[in-house]
Amino acid sequence: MPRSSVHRERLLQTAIRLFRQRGFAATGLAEILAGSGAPRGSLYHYFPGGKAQLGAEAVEAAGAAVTATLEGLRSRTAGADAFAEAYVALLVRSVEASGFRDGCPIATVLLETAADEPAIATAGRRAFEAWCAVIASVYERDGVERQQAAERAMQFVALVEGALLLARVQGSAEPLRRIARGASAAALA
Amino acid sequence: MPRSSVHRERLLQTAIRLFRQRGFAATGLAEILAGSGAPRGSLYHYFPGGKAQLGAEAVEAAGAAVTATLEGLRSRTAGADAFAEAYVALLVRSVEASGFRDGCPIATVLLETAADEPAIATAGRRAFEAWCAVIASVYERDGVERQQAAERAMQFVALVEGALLLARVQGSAEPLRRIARGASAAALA
DNA sequence: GAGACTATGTAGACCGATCAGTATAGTCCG
DNA sequence: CGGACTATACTGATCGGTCTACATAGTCTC
Repeated sequence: MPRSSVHRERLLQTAIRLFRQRGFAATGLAEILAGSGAPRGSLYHYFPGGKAQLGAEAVEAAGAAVTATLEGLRSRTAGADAFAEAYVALLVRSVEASGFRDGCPIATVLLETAADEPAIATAGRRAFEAWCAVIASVYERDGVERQQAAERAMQFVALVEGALLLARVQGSAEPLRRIARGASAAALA
Repeated sequence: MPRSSVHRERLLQTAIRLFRQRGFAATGLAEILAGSGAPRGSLYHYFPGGKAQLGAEAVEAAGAAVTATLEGLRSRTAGADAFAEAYVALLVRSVEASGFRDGCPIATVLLETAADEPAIATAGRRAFEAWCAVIASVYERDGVERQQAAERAMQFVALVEGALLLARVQGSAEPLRRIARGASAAALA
C-alpha cells in the first residue's frame, strides 16, 4: 500500500510548528526530521527544493489555515465589530496557551526570508491577500464601500500582526486586547 | 581607553544592520566580523556574552535610535496627524531606499528570540515602551487623556510594525501609506 | 500467473562548509 | 611590569544537502 504522503504531511506540519515558534533559520532540518519521525531521505523525496521549498509550502499551508479560520468566523458573526472581537479573542487564547511562543505562523519566516527567497515571499503575499479579501468582505457586508473595505482590511491585518509581535515580546496578551477595543470601536467603524 | 571601542562600535553597528536585514539566526558571527573589520578576539573581548549579548545590545541601540528619531519628530511637528504622517513618510523612504530589505530594526530579531533569550526580549520590551511613551506624549499634547493616549500609542506602534511587515513581503510601500491615511485621519484622531 | 521492470518511498551513512565559542600567544602602551 | 586589546589557530557540533542501497507494490510481457 502506498501509505504515502503520511510522512509528507507530518514533515509539513512539524515545519509549520517549528518555523512559527523558532523561525526559519534557527530551525534545523534535523529538528523537523526528529519531530516528524520521517527519515531524511523522505524529506528530499517530497521536497526536492529542500528547506526553501519546505518554507514556502509551510507559509502557504499555514496561510490557508488562517484564511479558513477567518472564513469560518465571518459566517458565524454578524458585523465587523463582532468579527474583529471574535478573531482577537481567538488569538489571545492561542498566544496564551502556548506561553507566548506561538505568534503569527508566517510573520517570522517572512521577515527572515522575504528578501532572499522569492518563493516564500510569494506564498506570503498570497496569504496576506487572501486574508485581506475575507476581511474586506466582512466590511462590505456591513455596507462599507469596496475600496474603503480593502483599505480597512489591510489596516486590520497590520494591526493584528503588530499586536502579535508586541504580545510575544511583552509576554502579555494586553496588546491584542487593546487593538480589539480600538479596531472594533472607533478606529475601523 | 585609547583608540578603543572603535571596534566595539563597528561590531555593534554591523550587527544592527545585518540582524535587521537577515535576522538573528541567519547572521553568522563571521559576517559581522567581516563587515566590521574587527578581529574575532575583539568580539569576545567586548561582548563576552557572545551572540546573545550582541543581539541584546543591538536591539537596545537600534531601539534607542528610533526613540531619538521619534523625539526629534515630535519637536518638529505640531499635532498627532502631522507627527504620524511625517514618521510614515520617513519609513517609506527608508524602506524604499533599501529595496525593501530594511524593515523594523528589532522586529525580526525579537520574533526569533523573544521566547528563548530573555535579555533580548527585555531590551525589546524597553524599546517598545520608550516608543510608546514618546508617541503617547504627542497625543497628550493634543489634549488626549493620559490613558487614552497610551492606548493609541500602542495601537500606532502595532500598526506601523504590521505595515512594515506587509511592505517587505509585498515589495511595496503601499501598506505604509495606507496606514498613514487611516491612522492620522479617522482611526487615531 | 510467473518473472522482469518501473514508480515510489524508506533508510541512513556521508559530505564539505560553517556554526558559535575557546585557547593561547602576542602587541601595544601607560 | 600589567592590563587592554589584537590576532589567529583550533574545537566539536551542527548545518543543509547528496549519495547509494533497499523495500514495496503495481504493471507489462510472455
